[in-house]
Amino acid sequence: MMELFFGMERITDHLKTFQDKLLAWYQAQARDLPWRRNPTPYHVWVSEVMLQQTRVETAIVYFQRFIASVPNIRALSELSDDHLLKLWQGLGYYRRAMYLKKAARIMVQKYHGQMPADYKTLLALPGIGTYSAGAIASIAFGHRVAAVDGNVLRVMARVTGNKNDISQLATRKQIHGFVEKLLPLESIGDFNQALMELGAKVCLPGRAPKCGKCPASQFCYAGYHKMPAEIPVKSPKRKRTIAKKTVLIMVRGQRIALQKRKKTGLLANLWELPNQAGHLTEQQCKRKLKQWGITAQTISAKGPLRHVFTHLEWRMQGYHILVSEVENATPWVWATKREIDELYSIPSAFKGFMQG
DNA sequence: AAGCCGGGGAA
DNA sequence: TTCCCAGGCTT
Repeated sequence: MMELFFGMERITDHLKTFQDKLLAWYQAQARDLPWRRNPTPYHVWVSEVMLQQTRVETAIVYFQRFIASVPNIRALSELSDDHLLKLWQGLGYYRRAMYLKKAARIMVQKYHGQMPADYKTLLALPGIGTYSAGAIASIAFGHRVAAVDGNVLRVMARVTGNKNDISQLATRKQIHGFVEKLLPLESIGDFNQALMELGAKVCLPGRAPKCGKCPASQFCYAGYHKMPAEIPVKSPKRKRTIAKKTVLIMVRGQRIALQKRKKTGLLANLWELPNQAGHLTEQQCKRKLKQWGITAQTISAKGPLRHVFTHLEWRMQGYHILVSEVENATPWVWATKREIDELYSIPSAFKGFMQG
């Protein structure tokens, strides 16, 4: 009985109030973010790609540095992969950077170096899915389309009392369809951002939501029933596998050995310290060096260190090796600190071995 | 539909 | 530890 007074019917019956409450709250509460200062299509695009599965606080510094050194689409289309990945170093999901450049080249070739404005054309570009296409079309161009991210899924599931599994595509489509019906005729970008901002600042995951501060509390099913922790429903995650590795920090004078990773798969195209599968003992390590024709002045164990990915964990035994002599050409580049700072993008997994 | 693809902050 | 983040692509 009471349920009829919350959730979808409540919102559609008082849609104008819902929109106004949300927009007013956003006007008052919106964070001052660098991509909101001058929201050109290029700025919005770069920010949205950086923000995929990435927290706002993390993306801010990357965004500022990226825009400063790659100011427009044409510059991006001409950037070398190594410089591009260097700008992305530490941000993760490095394919995003490659898609960004690939899309920039398409824009130069097909769209006179301009961002396309409509949802469907955006959606066809690499690295732009349903969320990002909606975000760019609405925020940068004012088009009347939804932008449903993880925040919006949580907010809308709670407000409407949707207890279906939000990791299911069908549930996402259901919520996406409902948000489309809620879009105002103007300020679409602000409305979409208001829903996301609400999820990020008020309607927090788990038991943490601040329902007392929520501009939509008068509509909210989960808030009314005091069950925000029960919604949304999400199926459990898969477990991680563990891989042992031996990492070699080979130092020759002022230089350190690096190698480039494969072009596909995990950490594609990034640079790394030479490493081997399994944990080698110091003796096995020395034998390996001998095979390679390398004479070590000193060798000392470092670590072990752990690095956790989403569904993989590396357990790394490190060996710091002062190289005194090399018999033949090595398969690695010997990079100076300066070169590493400027050109070689090294994943965070190796950070603990790179100091000193 | 399920798996792959990073890294970090917070509970 | 687990969860989740302004997700997208491949199989």
